[in-house]
Amino acid sequence: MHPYRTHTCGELRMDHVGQTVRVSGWVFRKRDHGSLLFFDLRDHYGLTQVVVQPDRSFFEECQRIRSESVIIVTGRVVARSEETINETLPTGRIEVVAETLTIESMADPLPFQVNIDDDGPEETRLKYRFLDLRREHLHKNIMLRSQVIASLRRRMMAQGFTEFQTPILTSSSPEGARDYLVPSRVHPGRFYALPQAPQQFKQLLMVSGFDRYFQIAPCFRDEDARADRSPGEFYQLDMEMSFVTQDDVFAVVEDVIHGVFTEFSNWTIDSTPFVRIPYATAMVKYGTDKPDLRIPIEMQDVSDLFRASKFNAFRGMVEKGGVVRAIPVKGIADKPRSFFDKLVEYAQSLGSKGLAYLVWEGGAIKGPIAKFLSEEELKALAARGGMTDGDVMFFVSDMVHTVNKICGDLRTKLGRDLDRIAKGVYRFCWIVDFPMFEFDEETRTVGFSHNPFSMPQGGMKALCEKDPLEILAYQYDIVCNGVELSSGAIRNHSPEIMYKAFEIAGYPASEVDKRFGGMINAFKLGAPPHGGIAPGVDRMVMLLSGESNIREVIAFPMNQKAQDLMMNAPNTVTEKQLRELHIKLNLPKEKNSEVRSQESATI
RNA sequence: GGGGGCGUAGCUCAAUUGGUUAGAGUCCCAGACUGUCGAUCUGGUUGUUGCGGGUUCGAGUCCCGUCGCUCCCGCCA
Repeated sequence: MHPYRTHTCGELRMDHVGQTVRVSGWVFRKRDHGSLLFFDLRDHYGLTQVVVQPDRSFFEECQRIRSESVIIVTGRVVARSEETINETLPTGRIEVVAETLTIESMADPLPFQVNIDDDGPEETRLKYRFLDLRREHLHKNIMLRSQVIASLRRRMMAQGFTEFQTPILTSSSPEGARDYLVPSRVHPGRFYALPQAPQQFKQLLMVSGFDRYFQIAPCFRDEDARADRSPGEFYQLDMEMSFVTQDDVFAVVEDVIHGVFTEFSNWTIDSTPFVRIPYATAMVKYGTDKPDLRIPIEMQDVSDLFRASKFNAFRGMVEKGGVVRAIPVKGIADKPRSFFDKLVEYAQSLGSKGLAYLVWEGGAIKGPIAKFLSEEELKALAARGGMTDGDVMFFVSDMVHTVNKICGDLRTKLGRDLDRIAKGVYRFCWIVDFPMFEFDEETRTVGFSHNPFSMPQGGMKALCEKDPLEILAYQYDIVCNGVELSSGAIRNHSPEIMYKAFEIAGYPASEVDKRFGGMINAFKLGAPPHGGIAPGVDRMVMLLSGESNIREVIAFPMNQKAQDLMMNAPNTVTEKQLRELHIKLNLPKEKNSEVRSQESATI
């Protein structure tokens, strides 16, 4: 007989009755009747009830076994009597009567209960991650993650993509996020950087003629965390294709994403092709470039209707170059005054000067600003928003950037507070036509708005002839339920166009050569038109599992401050290690002595 | 770097306008119990109320500072 098990804890059924089997696992629950004792034995596959009779030599020892100890049980599979069948367990019609029992690993009292999915303090859960991972909830998420990744691989390969590995130790790229640096021992004073994404490598693979690349790629960025953004590292389904248009990329991604979401969820999923929304439209209608389409509220620009109105605050803003945005909401005219007051307060907390609104009620139009507007203006507003009795239209006016931010937040809040977010659906969209350049208010200069490697729409002609701020790029995002899954682009594979684009952004050709010499050189030796995208794997699993925190879909996540509380990373290193790397520390002053003593205790 | 929220037993939480010795469930320990399946019953241990200071006759409660976690802004080509 196998030393540990002949069957798993999820395996035994009525067919096995009469067999002598061996099962191993963790003690999930113990029910001690004094002269009879039950264990629920758990492993990855399920739960099996073990019965220990009082005449067994190991009976008393069993009474002392704590939860989560690992035991090995050999015994007979017995059918349970009719009244003791547990229908809630797949193995609930049988039990194993222990003949021998070995405590393989006795567990100390636990920092939190594994058999209760109540989540304890996150700090403790992270420190004892292996315990948390035993719990059904996390265990299931991590299994889902693995299955999703396997499915992504299958689907990519089915579409003719080849999986590659690219370097982890590479060079620092001057654009983008902060890099994680790794000092070189062999080259004093020089550093590798961990890749923020395999961007240049995948483009070089296209230049190498591999045609279709993909990778479940680890990406490293030293930026602060969010609920949906793991600090330090995350994974992307990175892909790149040669000789493709934007639509070709969309078709591939739609097939993979729609397929995966259909495979792992029974929610309703938008049919392909996913709706495409130009960036400029998205900013007006939703106030953001990652709209949650589950919320049935679409905003409108109504600046023109206030340009000549008697409402001075708005008219003045429009004259100054600002905008007025309307948020029409159906059927909330009967909300109490406090609802509106609170919303006004919320808008102000977002930085809005106020929140005007009109209420269509009982055939009349009421609200704080109604008296400033002519009948024609009110009629025009009603027509724009399709307002009928019971509807309310909110107005925000400011410079366009501020209006977008405030309206985007308000729309989401209204959707949530009014419970208007459609349930059980995944709503996808593509945001397309991102601007190639943007004006940086701080530096008063024109810079790249997203990826400097994107192909400008209209190519060299557009760069030479158009106002840079008018030029669009073949740059796109895919968004699901308000979560940005990914950015991608058709790349700029022409050295001339790239030099020109960088010139507009204020970088001379020499600078481009210095920073991206490798890639530019490659493009000078025969580069195919190519493009790609890199949907975030962690975020996909998050959406599929319904988690609102990305740590719930990562086996060993770091906390918000980018620490691994279980492995105690980052940590100090020895003098010798530093010496070999030619590194001398120049640390900031410690805040207090308590921190110092804690740190020295961990070394 | 900035703002919000939280911090009471190992865990989940309670404690009246500031008022006696800070409670309950769970875990743990001991005892009882032959059909449980969140076993049950009896008893017991567990506290620098995150830390420091202040106001007060009296602080878990109010004030200030600080630390930790978390959410958001900045940041994330």
